[in-house]
Amino acid sequence: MSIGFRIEVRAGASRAGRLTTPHGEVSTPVFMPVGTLASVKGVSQKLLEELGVEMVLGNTYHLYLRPGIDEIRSLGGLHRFMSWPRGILTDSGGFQVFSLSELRAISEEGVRFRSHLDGSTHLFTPESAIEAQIGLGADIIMAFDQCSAYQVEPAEQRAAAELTLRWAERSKRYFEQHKHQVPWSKSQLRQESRVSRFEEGSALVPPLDGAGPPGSTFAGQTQALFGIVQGGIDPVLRKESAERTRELDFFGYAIGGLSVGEPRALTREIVEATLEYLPWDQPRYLMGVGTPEEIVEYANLGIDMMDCVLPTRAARHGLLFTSEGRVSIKQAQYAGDQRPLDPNCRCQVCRRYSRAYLRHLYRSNEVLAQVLNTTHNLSFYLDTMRAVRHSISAGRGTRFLSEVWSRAKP
RNA sequence: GCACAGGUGGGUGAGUGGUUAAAGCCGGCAGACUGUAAAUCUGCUCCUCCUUGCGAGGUACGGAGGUUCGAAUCCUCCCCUGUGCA
Repeated sequence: MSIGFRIEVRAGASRAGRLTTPHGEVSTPVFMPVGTLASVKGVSQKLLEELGVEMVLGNTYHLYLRPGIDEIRSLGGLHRFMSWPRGILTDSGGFQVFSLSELRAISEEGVRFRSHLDGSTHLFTPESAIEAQIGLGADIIMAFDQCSAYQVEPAEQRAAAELTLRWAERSKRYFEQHKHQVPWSKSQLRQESRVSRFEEGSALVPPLDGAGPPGSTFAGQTQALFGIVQGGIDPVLRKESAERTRELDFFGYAIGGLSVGEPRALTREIVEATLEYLPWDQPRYLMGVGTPEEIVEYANLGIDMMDCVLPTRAARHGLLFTSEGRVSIKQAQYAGDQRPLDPNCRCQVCRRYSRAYLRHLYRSNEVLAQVLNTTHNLSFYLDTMRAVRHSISAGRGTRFLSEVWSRAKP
């Protein structure tokens, strides 16, 4: 017994639950911001805590290249390295098989990447990807998979799904043999938990005697491994992939290989077709999704976990999500606009700054633009998910983003 | 006053007789972004008209003239800027 998941309320297909990890509890459905390089771009860990972020992503491939797994492990693991006391989930590098497709070669053994940093080559195998993730010490780690593009031929899609299944088995086997090698210990966990109770930069303040944070009663010290279902846009292949992944007995199951260029209606179809064959009482993680509308929709379909770079990347590019739709803050129409970005949003950015100012910061290429824009977008996503959870807990589903925000209006 | 070096589209700056309405960069206006090679990428950016097209006209490289079939590019004069010398 290591890490736990408990469904507390069900409403239709949706469910609200609790994921217990060695680094705190996570209320599901959860949206996890992406912090590829041990940083959610543009925002501090302190702010993430204030926003109520309970789990962030890290990326094995990128952290392996820089600063290196050994360095992070020797510094006590990723949590301690990045001073993040709450949950972390690491992706295995499987997505880079897709996103860095021009810099890699796939074989049965694994994937050989050519580093975008210095051109050196690196072989990633299911074993090495798990070894690296144990070294990083995330609470949830992912099997090494082959994420393939939407356009690939059905035969190739099947081959990718089959390969992913064989790699899943190897991932699982390696994990079971080595999972005790996590870089954090019980005593370290207690120490980290205490630090999280204080303001950033106040490490000299003595810890409260024996006090742990709420939810620090972790059930064990090991990580949890998720399997990833592939299969492209073929429902039959998805079903088979889901069933065979399930046979390998993972702690949770992810739906991968979506949001890679396919039409959105198709994404939803495949998600539904896949969910049907995943165990209902275990965590289900839809990888790489999505827009505010989509995260509401998928939570409603029974997805427990989602992550996406969209809120953070779009923020840095001047695209902001609001209860009234999208705002491209760089547009000329916001010059002189004194209104808050989103009148229904209570985040610190919307409470304090005007659209005119946010536009000015963006156009002036001020770093503060990235900070504020990211703060708002993450806040909006987190608020949206919170509202969805409340809605589910109240025994009703919430199907549309507009419903979420019409209830939230002051 | 003399001697050099210059004056190019919103800015900067290429171009030194012929696909040059004039490169590139910046600025401006839009668009894209979904397990992050992304503070990135793409398109448009003189005026008018239309069947929005490697479309048709019109303007345009300090000013005025000139040479030439053809000038941002060559010549003359003028105006202006920078540097040096008086």
